[in-house]
Amino acid sequence: MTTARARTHYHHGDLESALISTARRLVRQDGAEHLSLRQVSQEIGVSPSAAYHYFPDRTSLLSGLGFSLFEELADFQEKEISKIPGNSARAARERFRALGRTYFHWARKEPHLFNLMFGDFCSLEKSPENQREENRAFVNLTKCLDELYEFDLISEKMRPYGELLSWSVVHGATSLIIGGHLEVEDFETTLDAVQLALGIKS
Amino acid sequence: MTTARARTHYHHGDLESALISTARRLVRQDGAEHLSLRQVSQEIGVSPSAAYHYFPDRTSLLSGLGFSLFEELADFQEKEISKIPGNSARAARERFRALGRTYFHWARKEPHLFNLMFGDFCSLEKSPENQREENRAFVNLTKCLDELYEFDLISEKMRPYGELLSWSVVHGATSLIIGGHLEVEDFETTLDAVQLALGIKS
DNA sequence: CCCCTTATCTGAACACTGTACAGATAATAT
DNA sequence: ATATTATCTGTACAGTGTTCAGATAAGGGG
Repeated sequence: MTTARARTHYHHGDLESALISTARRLVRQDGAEHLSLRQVSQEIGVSPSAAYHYFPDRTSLLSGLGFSLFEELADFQEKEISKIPGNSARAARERFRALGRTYFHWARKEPHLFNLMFGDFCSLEKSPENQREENRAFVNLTKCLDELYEFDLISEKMRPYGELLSWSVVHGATSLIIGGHLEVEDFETTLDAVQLALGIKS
Repeated sequence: MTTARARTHYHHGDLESALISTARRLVRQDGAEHLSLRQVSQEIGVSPSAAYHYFPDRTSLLSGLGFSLFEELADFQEKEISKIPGNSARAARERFRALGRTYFHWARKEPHLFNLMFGDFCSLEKSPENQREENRAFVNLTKCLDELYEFDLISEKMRPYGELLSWSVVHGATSLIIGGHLEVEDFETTLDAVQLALGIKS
């Protein structure tokens, strides 16, 4: 039994998740590039080299955190979408909009975490296990688009472009707004644009 | 006369631009987060603290470089667009596509530089002077869309969404592809999507 | 021509970083 | 109770951003 044992000087008990969670807190505040392994270790109350038993280097901790954020975002999106029940065309359209809205809201709320997810740390070096996490958001998007197609809200001609267009617009607009390169009064305008772009009736 | 004088030990002669150009070279190779002020200084053959007469800190050098890249990108786009002359509807459409294509090609060719431009360094801290550089690409986009509108290739209903949609799609798709989160056979598909999204006839 | 002001760069220093490695410590298995 | 193994410490090294007092050169005015 090692569950209740913790911070008895030696043997923290649950260092790996402690590393990730305090890294999350620090990145959330100061951004990924200001994350210091030594500070993480110190805040946990552990030696600077202790982290190297769980992560080969600093960037591994960051990408480990980054991949966990993809799950977090997907959880958030699924939670919000589940608030819009029903099998109507209207509900399908609202779920689709909610998907984009939650993407933006999450990024708006946690810009540093959002930047970590899409910034050099979580790209090529995806372990095949983690590759799934990232796809969860994409799968939800596909499901949403399929639903729209069933309700005949999106044309056969536009359906193949659905994922590419909506993800690119939402991600692009979000990145540009978060980065301060684009100013928009309301993100609903962007959602209107996506809806019009795909020819989704409303 | 200080033009020809250089690397006579003291007084480099043109340190500021030397700093930016070697910073450009190093960022191009290794990415912005691996840029070391000391390495830049050493490669130029100057003391580590010499840079501090031109940039208050490391991030200032990076954002200085970053803003110069917006001009570089705009130059590249304008050069490519000027290769498509003519006042026809077809030419207008091709210019519009070329705008997106060059955006992607530039990012594909220089991913590290592209990431610098849109990553935390060139956002809020824009000096009012530099604010113009960034707008040049946007102005070109607006001109292109106006041209499409004159040729009646884009509807009155979609025109207001032109800039937001096309920039977001192109930037979003580019970022996701560069970052390894989205795979596409050919960027022309994305350009097709933009064209369809805005209802541009062809 | 020389001096003197001013911009430019050096050198040393400080606090900090990531990382490696030998050894200490505690949990676990025998 | 002992041996084995996973986990963590301590120390060390090279490299970083940044500061600041002083050295060096350039340019202007007598």
